Amino acid sequence: MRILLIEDDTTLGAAVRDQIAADGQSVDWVTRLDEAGDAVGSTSYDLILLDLMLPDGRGITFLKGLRTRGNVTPVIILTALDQVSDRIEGLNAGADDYLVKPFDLAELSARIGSVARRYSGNPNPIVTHGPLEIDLAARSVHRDGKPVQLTAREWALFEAFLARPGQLLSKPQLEEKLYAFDAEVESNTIEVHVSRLRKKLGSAILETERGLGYRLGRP
Amino acid sequence: MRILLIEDDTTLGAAVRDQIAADGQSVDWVTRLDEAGDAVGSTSYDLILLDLMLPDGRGITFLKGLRTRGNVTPVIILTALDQVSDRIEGLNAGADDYLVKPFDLAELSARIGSVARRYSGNPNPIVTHGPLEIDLAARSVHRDGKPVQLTAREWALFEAFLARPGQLLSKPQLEEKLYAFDAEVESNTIEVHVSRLRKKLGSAILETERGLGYRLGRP
DNA sequence: CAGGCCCCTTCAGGCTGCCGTCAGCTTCGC
DNA sequence: GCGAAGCTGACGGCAGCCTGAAGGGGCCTG
Repeated sequence: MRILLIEDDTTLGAAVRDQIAADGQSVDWVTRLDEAGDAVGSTSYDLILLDLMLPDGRGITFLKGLRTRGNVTPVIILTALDQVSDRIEGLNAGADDYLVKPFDLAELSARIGSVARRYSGNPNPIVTHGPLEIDLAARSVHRDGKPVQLTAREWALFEAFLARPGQLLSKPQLEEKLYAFDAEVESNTIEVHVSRLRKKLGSAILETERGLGYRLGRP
Repeated sequence: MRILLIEDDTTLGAAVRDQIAADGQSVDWVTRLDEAGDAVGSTSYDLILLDLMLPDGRGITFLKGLRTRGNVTPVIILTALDQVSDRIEGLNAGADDYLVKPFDLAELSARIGSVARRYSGNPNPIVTHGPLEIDLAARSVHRDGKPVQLTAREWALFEAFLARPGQLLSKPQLEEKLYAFDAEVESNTIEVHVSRLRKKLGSAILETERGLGYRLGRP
C-alpha cells in the first residue's frame, strides 16, 4: 500500500514514517502543500495522512481541492487542533478519519489498517465453502458462481455458523444471536430459517443434530 | 501544450508569459474576460491561468460559466486574494488549483507541470457502468450518451457506491459518509436521495437489500 | 433587500416482501 | 409402531422502503 504523508514537523513526520515503514507499507513524505499537490498529481496513493497546519496553507483547503477534483483517495487528518468544529470541518471536507496529536503510533497503525481494509482497491477476501463463495464484507454469496440473495435474518443465521465452523449451535444460542435477548420467540422460527437457508444454499450446508442443534456441514 | 493566460496586470502578465514560453509551452495572453470568452470559443486550450479581479468582471463568474457550458479545461487561479473563502469559492467553482500572488515563477512552472502530468493531454479516465459513463475527475455522468446533472448529495452518495462496487452499504454507513458524524439525521434522507439517484440514473443502478442497506447494481 | 431559484430535509401515505406463526407432514430414536 | 423432534408450504401482519409534496435555507440576481 502506498501512503502519502504530509507533515511539516520533522520529528513527528519521521516517527510516523518509521512506524508506517515498520508496518511494511511504503511512504512518501512531503512537508508542503505544493509538494503534496505534485505528488498526488503524479502518483496514485491508497491513503493520505494530512496535517492541517502547514507552512504554505491549510490542509483543509488542500483536501477540499482534492475532492473537488474528484480524487477519492482516503484521507486521515493529523492535527493538534482538538476542537470539535475543526473536526467537523475536516470530515465535511471529505476526510475519512481523524487523529488528534499527540497520538499513539499503535493507534495510527490501527487506523491505517482500518481505512486500508475499508477502501483498498483490492477485492474483499472470499471464503469458499464447497460450492459457495462468501464475501463477508460485501455480504454476498455465490453458489456455483451464481449470486444468491439472502435476507437479513438469513445472513445473521449464516454468519453465526460461519463464525464457528463445525461447532454445534443450539437453538437457544441461535435465538440469542438473532434477536435482542429480551425478545420472546415462541415458535419454530429457527427451524424455518434453517429450512430457507438450505433451500437457497443447498441442503447439505447445515446439519441437524437431533435434540441438540445445528452445525455447519463439511464443504 | 497550449495555455491561455487571463491577467490584466501587464507586468505580471508579461513575466508569466515569458516564464511559460521559457518552459517551451505556447501562450495566448488576454487582459479582459470578453477576450477570454472569444479565445476559449475559438481555440482548444490545455490549461487556463485565470486572474480573479479583471476590469470587466470577476474571474469566478467566467469560470462558472465555463463549467456550466461543460468545458473541463483545467484552470489554475492566480489571485491576490489570500482569504480562504475565496480559494474555496474558486475550487468549488471548478478550479483545479490556485496560486496566491506574489508567487514564485518556479512554483508556477511546477504547478503547470503538475497539471500537465495530471491531464497529460488525454481526457480523464472514464468509468463505465452499464449505460452510464462516469468521469470522476470532472464529476460528470452520462447516461446513454446524454449528460446527467447530479447535485452535491447525489454525487457524494453515488461516489460511495462507486468506491466499492457490489459491496453492501448500510444506511448508517452512508450517513456517516454524507454527514459529519455528529449530525443527526432523523429521517429517511438516504432513502430520498437513493430515490432521486434511481430516477436520474436508472432504477436498476442501486439495489435494495431490505433491512440491510443498498448496493450498486450489476451493470 | 426583496424575490426567485434550487437543493435538502422532513413528512405522510401507500406499497412490498420479510418474518413469525401455524398446521400438517416426515424423519428419527427406541 | 409410537412419540418426539424436525421440516416446510402457506399466509397475514407489519416493519421497512418508496416517492410525491411541502417547507426552509442558502445563494444568486435584479
